[in-house]
Amino acid sequence: MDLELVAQVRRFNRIVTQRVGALDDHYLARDRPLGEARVLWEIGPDGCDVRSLRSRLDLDSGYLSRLLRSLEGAGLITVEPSESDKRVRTARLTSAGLAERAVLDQLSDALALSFLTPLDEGQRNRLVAAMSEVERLLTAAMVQISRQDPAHPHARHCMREYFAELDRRFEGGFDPSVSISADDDELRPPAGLLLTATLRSEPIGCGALKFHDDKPTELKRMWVAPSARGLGIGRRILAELEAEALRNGSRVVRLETNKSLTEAITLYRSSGYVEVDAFNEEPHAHHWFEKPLDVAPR
Amino acid sequence: MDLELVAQVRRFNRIVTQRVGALDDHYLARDRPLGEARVLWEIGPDGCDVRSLRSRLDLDSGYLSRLLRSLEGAGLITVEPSESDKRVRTARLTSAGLAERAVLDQLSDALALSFLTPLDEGQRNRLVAAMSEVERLLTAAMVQISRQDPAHPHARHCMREYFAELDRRFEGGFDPSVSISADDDELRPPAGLLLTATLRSEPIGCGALKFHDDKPTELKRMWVAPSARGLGIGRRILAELEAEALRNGSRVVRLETNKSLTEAITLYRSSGYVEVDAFNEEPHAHHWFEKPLDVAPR
DNA sequence: CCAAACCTCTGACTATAATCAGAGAAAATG
DNA sequence: CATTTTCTCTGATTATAGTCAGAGGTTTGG
Repeated sequence: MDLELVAQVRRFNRIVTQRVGALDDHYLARDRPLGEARVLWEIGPDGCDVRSLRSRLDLDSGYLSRLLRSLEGAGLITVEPSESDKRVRTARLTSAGLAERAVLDQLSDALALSFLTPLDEGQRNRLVAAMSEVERLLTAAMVQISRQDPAHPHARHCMREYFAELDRRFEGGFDPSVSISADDDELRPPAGLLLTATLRSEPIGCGALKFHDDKPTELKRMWVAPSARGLGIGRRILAELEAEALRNGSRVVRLETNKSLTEAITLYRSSGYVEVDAFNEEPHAHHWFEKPLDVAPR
Repeated sequence: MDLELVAQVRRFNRIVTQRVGALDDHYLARDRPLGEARVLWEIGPDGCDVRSLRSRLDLDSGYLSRLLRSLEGAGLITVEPSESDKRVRTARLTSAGLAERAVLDQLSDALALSFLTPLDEGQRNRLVAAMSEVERLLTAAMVQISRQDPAHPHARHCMREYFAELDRRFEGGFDPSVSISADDDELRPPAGLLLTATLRSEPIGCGALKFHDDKPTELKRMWVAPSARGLGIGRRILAELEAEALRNGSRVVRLETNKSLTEAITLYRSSGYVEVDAFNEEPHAHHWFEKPLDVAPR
């Protein structure tokens, strides 16, 4: 990789940890232990289960418990057993806690303003545009794509969302029972495989392959969560699936799709897929695509 | 200010403290106290005075002293009295320390690469361009402009650099003795005033006014360090000087300049200054400019 | 040459962050 | 229904971060 790119990223990291990181902690702390302030903030106005606090802030359970006791002692939060699962406890802000959080909110605004006020209007707009770009691309870079068992909750979640979206978008809805199957076992090695994309441990996309020995490999279940679109994740999933297919000895990948899925069709076309005659009787499909894998992979 | 701008800056702050800040610390630490790692890094390959370590890392003298003892005990640095001033001590990396710092260097590269590798080439280039923009504009926002006594080391430094630059750029060089005076007392209230711009406590620019009762105020000594150009600092100094002049009751500001100072001339023109006939006999000047202050200040 | 300012260090101390083992209650599993 | 797993908590303990006062040597400025 170009050394100059790495050097620029490092300059950025440096100034940003100095300027944003250090100040952010300082503003958030305001004569309270930083850990407590973070917890107070993370609980949020609607309350939050202790276990999700633990995973989001990545804290030791004993440590978090003590922080919660301290905040409780200060009258800023209450902690009560959850209704659905009595092992889980839920932390909620008291009115004093809400007031305290509002102060933190204002301090965060003040920090943001301290970046903007010294600049003139043109500079401000350029800064904000560049920040937005950095935010988007850093987010994209945080997305991890990995193999997943079809029965895993992440996989189930993606399938559910995928079917729901198809049902919303297809004329006349989507009926899985008349569609070509892709059961769990068909998406598990050796019959096939499933990839999921996750962002901060949340599932945000998937894609699967069904192998057919020497016949073309089928591509199924390509989906990216609406909140994560425009980050190039679909393209990454597609590329990884093709790489997996190649590794499995496939020479050709093919797929069918519905005319309403325009972004997907654009993606396939721009990734080297060419439209071919219908190769199956999928009732929801309008287009069939195929890509030979041995030509220069991109 | 536009709330949407503030919100975007906050989103940026959030992701960047999470992603860059936390990981940066983690990479830097590698089973050593973070404070020690920072000191080790900051000492650099050429060594560093203890006092400048203290100011750059903003550490308590006792605390830093202990960190240095610890690094010394680990055989990573040596600390010896400085030659010029025996109160000051200078820390230097041993060969083991240099090796350790090289490891930190590689880890920083690895962190930067972890942002880049998941992206495709177009995304990479956009990320790096946006990072560069953010870096520049955050730097610009860190610049502080304030009144300064002409005898202060910062002011002296700027003047020295300013004269040196004029001498380099003017045809036939610059001779202060034949130039119109601007001695310390002329740039101190009530006769005038001096502003300096600083970035991380380092002087990087200046500008001054000489008041003449009801006659136009003179603008002198506008200079920005080459390393800090293109950040809009000259324009900010100019605007602050005009505000000061207005506060002092001035209605008009005027200045003379040399034809070789093209960026300055562009700045004056775009800030509402109009060229007028020579109003003094400054031998180095080719252009004379004037701006009425009571018309809408920008 | 003397007083003031400066630089670094040590000692003594406090607060915060973090880890680990295990207890007790509740839910999931088979 | 017995077993395992999950979730939160307490107790015990350690590491790290940070502060403050003052000692002892060095330089600066009048």
